[in-house]
Amino acid sequence: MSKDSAEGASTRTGIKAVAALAGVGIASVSRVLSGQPGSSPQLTQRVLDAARQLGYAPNALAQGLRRRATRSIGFVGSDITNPLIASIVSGAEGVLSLAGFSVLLTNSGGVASVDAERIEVLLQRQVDGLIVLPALEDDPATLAALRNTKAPVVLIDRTLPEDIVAHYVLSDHYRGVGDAARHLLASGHRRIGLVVGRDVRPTRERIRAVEDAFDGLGVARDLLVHRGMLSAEHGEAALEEMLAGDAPPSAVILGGNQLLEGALRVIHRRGLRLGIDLSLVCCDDVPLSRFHQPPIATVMRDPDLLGKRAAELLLGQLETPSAVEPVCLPTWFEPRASCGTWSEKIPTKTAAKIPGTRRRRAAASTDLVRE
Amino acid sequence: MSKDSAEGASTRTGIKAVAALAGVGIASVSRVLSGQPGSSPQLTQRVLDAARQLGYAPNALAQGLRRRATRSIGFVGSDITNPLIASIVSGAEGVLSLAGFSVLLTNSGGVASVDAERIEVLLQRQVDGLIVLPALEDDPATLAALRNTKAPVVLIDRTLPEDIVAHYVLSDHYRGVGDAARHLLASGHRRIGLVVGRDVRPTRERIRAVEDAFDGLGVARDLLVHRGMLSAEHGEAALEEMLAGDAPPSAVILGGNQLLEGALRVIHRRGLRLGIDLSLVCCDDVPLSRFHQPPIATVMRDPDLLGKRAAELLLGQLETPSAVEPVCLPTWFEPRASCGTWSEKIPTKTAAKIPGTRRRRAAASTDLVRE
DNA sequence: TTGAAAGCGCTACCAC
DNA sequence: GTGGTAGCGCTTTCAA
Repeated sequence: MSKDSAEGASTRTGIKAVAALAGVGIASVSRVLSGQPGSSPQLTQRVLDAARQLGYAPNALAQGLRRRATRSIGFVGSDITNPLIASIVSGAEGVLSLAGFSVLLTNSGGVASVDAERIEVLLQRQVDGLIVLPALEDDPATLAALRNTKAPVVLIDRTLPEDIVAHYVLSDHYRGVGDAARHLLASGHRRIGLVVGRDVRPTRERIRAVEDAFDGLGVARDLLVHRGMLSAEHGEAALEEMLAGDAPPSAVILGGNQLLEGALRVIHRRGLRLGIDLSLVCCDDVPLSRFHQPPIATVMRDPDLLGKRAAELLLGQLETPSAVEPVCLPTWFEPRASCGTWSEKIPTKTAAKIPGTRRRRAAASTDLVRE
Repeated sequence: MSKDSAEGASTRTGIKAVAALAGVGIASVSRVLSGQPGSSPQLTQRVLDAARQLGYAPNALAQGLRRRATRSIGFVGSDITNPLIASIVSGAEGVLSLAGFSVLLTNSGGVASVDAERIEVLLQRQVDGLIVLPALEDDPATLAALRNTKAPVVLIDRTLPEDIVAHYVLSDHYRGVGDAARHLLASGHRRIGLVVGRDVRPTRERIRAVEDAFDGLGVARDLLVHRGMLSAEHGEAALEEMLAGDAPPSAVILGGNQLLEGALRVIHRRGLRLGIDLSLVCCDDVPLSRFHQPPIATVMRDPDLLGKRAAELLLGQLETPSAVEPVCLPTWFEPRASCGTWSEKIPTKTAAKIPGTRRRRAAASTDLVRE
């Protein structure tokens, strides 16, 4: 038993030190500092004074243990180094920290087994909820880990088997990529290359979108799909391979922003003129892509919003659990010179980055003219 | 008192459920699962079986409370959306998670008061250590928060007053920017613009580096320093202002990667030819900057390594606290066409991104020829 | 080698 | 209104 009958000021500033200094019971301190009603003004003041005097801050571990809630959430993503993911995390963190939640961040490096392991660690840490961007949609270990918890889970851009209880924030890839494909087809392209990642929702949606674009315009499907990692290396290899084939596509859609750097290496190496020798569309914005010569046409979305919505959804579930429809956020095609005879100038106004402006969808697919 | 004398299997799988199922004492379970020696093989096996059978995972909150260590660290940065910061976080997270630590991530948005508040939150959560990139080096609230803890603190690219016990991982901005400035001066530039952020170490080092470059080459100091936020908006405003002046600089160094986008807006808007009408050097890499026409000369560093070193330093302190010299990591100037008569081609090989290659310093400043 | 029991710092229940 | 006190799930003496 510690020397508790003493003045208490020397103790490692816990709640009982405050109680001792204020000359009140430990429970009263807790009540006052937790903002619970039912304490006299005097007592409240005494507690507050003592707490301030001691520089007391409650131990969140003990609170969490007792309350069975930590006000922390876990985020597991593949790679925060990808600006897309970074924006999602940033959006989520903003909402969560405003709500008094902390974020435990984890990178899986896109390895499914790591996803599973990290989810488990976060659950051990008693996070109140999880935002996950798993590498795969059907990894048994990941699914098991997810099934293993009562904490609400929000998935971003992934759909899981029905038996998993989870909530979804998705992107309408179908729309943006479809618009892009229609633009290309309407510009006269007849053979389109599509570089995609593993078999997850965005990949499936993008393929479907391009296929439907062919069908919708009555053009014979001629789609080269290249699957692999969404890395610069794979972008380089994929494009190289496509172009080296017998009948290379005249237009390529990159289903991931990391692919762009690799693709550009190929393009510069081969001395291809984008928009003339080859049309290129990238999915998801990359910082300087609009300053490239020519600017890179892009299927845009608002990743920050994705993170925000995921966080809001999660907070909502913590408040009142309920079945919720998946949230699906817009995606829009921004035609730029890399995809053909498009004369858009390089942006010169700050306005180009103002959120409100960004959200609008390009009217591209409607005001096209067949060549 | 809960119904504890029963079989226990129905209890919310805590350590006592495992003990009950294994038919052993609670302490033995703890010992076995914590990997402590001194348990008979049979007992060990029984505990392991029971734990597996129940899918038991220890509650990290309770462990932390008891052990007075959480195996978690807090990271407070300005904005994870900045690829530089994202890489630092990523590097740190990699090292930490390998060591069994979790990362609590926080964004301050570059607001000093938020820094302080977030540090406090993390300390309440009993993180074992802190990696901080504060907005300011002399914010009283931040300093107070930092002084307030016994947990080791590692600062990245900042130096604090001596009375704060902290460890440092710094970048040798002086070298890289100095090389850049010498390159510019040797190329004939006589008036150099420098856009920097607030008065923190990188800013001071960069200014000093350029000044010393002037002095070292015996050129009369003609340096235009523009201070502000390191944002695209400020990059745009700063460059615009510099160019609008009576005697605009012929070369500009951007002391922050976020400035580049803004600067490029000005440059494209004005139709300036980089490397001819204006020479430009950016500090810290931006994804596509080497694919820009012309490629953007850059003062490089390895931000991932910065994060790794910070994490390693922190882990070291947790193991054995000790006074440690600040770590200072290299920075190197990569001249590219944006800074003048330089004929470097756009990279065509994947090799351009291989770490080993990156680390070497450009020999730029030595093999220059006065014009 | 093993287990009982004392707390880690806090909240919430209950009696005053 | 206020203050004891039980106990969140765990680790760690200490005795057996």
